[in-house]
Parts: sequence; C-alpha cells; structure tokens
Amino acid sequence: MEHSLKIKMNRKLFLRNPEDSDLGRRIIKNGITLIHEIGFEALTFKKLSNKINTTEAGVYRYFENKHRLLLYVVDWYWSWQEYRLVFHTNNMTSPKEKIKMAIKLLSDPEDEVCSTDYINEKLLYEIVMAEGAKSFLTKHVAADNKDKLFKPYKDLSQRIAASIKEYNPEYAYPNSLASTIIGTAHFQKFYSNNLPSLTDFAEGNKEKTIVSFLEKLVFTSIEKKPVG
Amino acid sequence: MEHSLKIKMNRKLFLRNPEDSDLGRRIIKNGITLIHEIGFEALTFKKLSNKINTTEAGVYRYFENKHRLLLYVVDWYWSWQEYRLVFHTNNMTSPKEKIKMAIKLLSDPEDEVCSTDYINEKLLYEIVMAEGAKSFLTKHVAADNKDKLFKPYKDLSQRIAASIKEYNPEYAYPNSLASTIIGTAHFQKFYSNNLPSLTDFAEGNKEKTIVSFLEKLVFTSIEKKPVG
DNA sequence: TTAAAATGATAGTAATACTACTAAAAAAAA
DNA sequence: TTTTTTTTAGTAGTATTACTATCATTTTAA
Repeated sequence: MEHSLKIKMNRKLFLRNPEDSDLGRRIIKNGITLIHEIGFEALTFKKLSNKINTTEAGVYRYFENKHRLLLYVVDWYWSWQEYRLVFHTNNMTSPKEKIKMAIKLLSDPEDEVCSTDYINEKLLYEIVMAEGAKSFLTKHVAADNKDKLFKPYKDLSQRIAASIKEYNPEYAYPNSLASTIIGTAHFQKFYSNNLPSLTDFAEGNKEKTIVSFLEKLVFTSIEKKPVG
Repeated sequence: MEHSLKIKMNRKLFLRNPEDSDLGRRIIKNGITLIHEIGFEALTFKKLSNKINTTEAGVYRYFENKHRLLLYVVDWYWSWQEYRLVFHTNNMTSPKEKIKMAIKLLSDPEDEVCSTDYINEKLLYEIVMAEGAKSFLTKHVAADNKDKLFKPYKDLSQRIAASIKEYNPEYAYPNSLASTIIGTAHFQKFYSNNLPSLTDFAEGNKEKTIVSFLEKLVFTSIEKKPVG
C-alpha cells in the first residue's frame, strides 16, 4: 500500500495554496533547494522564478514574501517532525522511551516515515538548522503568533513537554525543557558543522553524540528525587 | 576613580575603527538603538545615516555592510559578558559558584560593571536576544569564522566550559553544555517575551526563573556520580 | 605650514521587493 | 457548442536597497 503524507497547512501562510497546483509544488520544491543552495538572505523570488520557468509575479501570487515561504517550509518541517514522533511512539507506554525517541528524531533526520514527492526532508532538516530561527526572530513575531504561524512548533514542543510531565509530574520546567531540547538539537548540529569548538562531538565517535548529550542533560534533570 | 571599559575589537569587523571618531561612535550608538527599534531586517545605512546627520557613504566608510555592524555590536556584547564574568568570579575558587555566576549574568543584564558612554548594554542585551543568532546563521559563517569574528563568543563559551571541567573533569560535554547555557539563556528569554507557551516562567514568580531552570539543568547533569 | 586623512555632498548603478495591468487559457454556464 | 467567467501567466513599471565613485571641504598630524 502506497501512502503519502498530507500535512494541513495554515491558510494564512500563503495567498494561494501551493499544494493545489504544479506551479505551487515547484515553488516549494525549488524554494527548498534554492534556500539550501544560496541561503535565505540571498534568496529572491526572481531567482526562484527563473529556476522554475515562471515569472516573479507568478511566485508572488502564492506567497506574500520570502519570509512567508520560509515559514511555510519551517511549519511543514515541524508538522512532519510531530507526525514522525507520533508514529514512532504510537505503541509506547513509557514516557522515558517517548522522550528518548523525540531526542533521536530531532537529532537525526535519517529514517523517513513517509515522504511527499516534492519535499526533500533531508534538505529541509538542514534549512531548519541554519534558517529556522529566522522564522520567529523578527519584529512581527507577535502578529505572526496571533495568526498561529508557530503552532506546529508549539505543538511539537507541547507534545514533548507532555511526556516530560508524565515522566515526572513534579518537574517544574517541562515546557522550557522541551523547547530547549528542540533548539539545542538543531543548534548543536549547526555548531558541530560550522563552529565545532563550541561542541564536543567528533566525527565517527559513536559515544559522544548530540543524542547522548541531550539524553544525559534531560534525564538527570527530570529524574525523580528519591522519596524520603 | 573613573574607569571606563575598553574592549579591543577585531579589526576585520570594520573598515575604519568606529571608536576613534565621533561619527564612528554615533554609528554604533544609533546603530544599536535603530536595530532595537525597527529590527535588523529593516535597518538600512540610509536610515541610520539620516538619524545621525551624515550620508549613506559616511556609514559605508566604517562598515562594509550591515551584517558587519551587527557582528561588531554582537562581538562587543560577548566580550562585555566575558569581562563581567571575569570581574564577578575574580575572587571565587569554587567552580560551582563560577558557573552559577555565569548563568546569572547571561540571564540578566541588570548590574552594569562598567559602561561605555556610547553603548547601551540593556538595549544590546535585547538585540543579542533577538538578532544574535543571525550573526552566525549565514552562508559565509566559515569565512567569518576564519577571520575570527566569532572569537568573543567562543572565548566566553570556553571560559564557562573550563569551569564545568573544573567542577567535574569526567563530564563528557563541557563545550556543548557551555554553548547550550549561553544559547538557552537568550532564547528562553526571547520565548518568555514573545512565545510564552514555550516556557514555564511567569511574571513575578521568583521561584520559576530562567536562572533556576538553567541551574537545575546544568548541575544535575554535571554532578559527579557517587564513587563505587 | 603643509600634507595627509577624514568628512560631506552629490550622483550614479544594479538588484531587490514589490504592484498594476494585460493577455491567454481553462472551467463553468448558457 | 458557444459564451462568459474565472483563473493563471506574462509584461512593465516603481520605490527602495545596497552599494561605488567623485570631488570639494574640513580637521588633524607632522
């Protein structure tokens, strides 16, 4: 049985739904590869439109501006990560195992649960690592938040926070810890690629990894104090 | 005795040293207030030059582009934070106290050790919180790193890592933990201001703060295992 | 006092970030 | 089937951005 992943996107993200047309899907697909190639700062709708044989105006009909396009792909990514998490923790009862799975999935985009033909998850992972923070580090974060544009990110964070609460209902910072796990997984990966002295991960060292760093960080912190 | 803080800046950051002239200092001072006001994306050298009664070309004589100006102020900030840390841990022998001080200083820009008249540290703290990551989240991070433009950040991180190693030489991730402390302090503050559901900090709750969150996170993680 | 350096004023260019208008094609209604 | 409506593509244009170049004037340093 073939199954393809369909993620319902917030309608405020776009002017015209890119899923609904060939041009729209080409905008997403090539938007991802172009951001990955030249970086978000250097991306323009002109370059993107040249790449997919349409005009600048053609792209503007789908997205108000390039920040909305970034938000679209970043939101898709967080929704995809949440889907992966649900999928892989479906049969789990232990909150510890669920948290471990979250750390693993966030630190490593390897195994694809389910793919869409026009979205490359591996590239997307690298984009979110390098550009993801720019989706909310703006002066219009409050307005975007009001439009629920960060909901996928918050949903993922809250799901992880729920497992933390389940593991130890006494722990005082489940939400902060969850958002720290997500942020740290991506930033430490970026650092290890680009500013490695900020990390302790060595290529090929299977012991010292982001996963083991985060697991230690998280589980010692939320461990229940022995009674008495 | 009057003392003023003088931080030696990397000469690759600028074309002409802004410390050396009135115009240069006005560029830094008003650059900071303008970034704080309208955000880094909306900043242009035209707007900045209008604000300080010079011309666009006048600003371009000091900085190659606005990213270099951002790097300048962000580097200044990290150098200032490291100076504060050295100052406040000068008389300390306990690594635990030093780490606690680092967390405190990074989570809260309150007490000024020493100020420069043309740099507003409070605004700078908010800028680094909201724009700091953009200093390294670029396609030219490798080139900038080669020019040592991230040295102040790395120095601060390494200083904290050194205290972590001193506290527990067995701990495997001192550098990652140090950079996580720095990043998390700023991001959690940004979240609590803008996307509060990602955190657990309530206004006026003196118990649940970024400091206590980070202290718990760090010290449980690096605690020495009981021997035996 | 003279030379060098810094500043100011003006102008110019290619690229960016859009908007508006028109033409063509596809879908729906008659 | 033909006509009408709607959707989509393409062209053109504008204000702003991100610079660079030139030259006169002022300030500073030798």
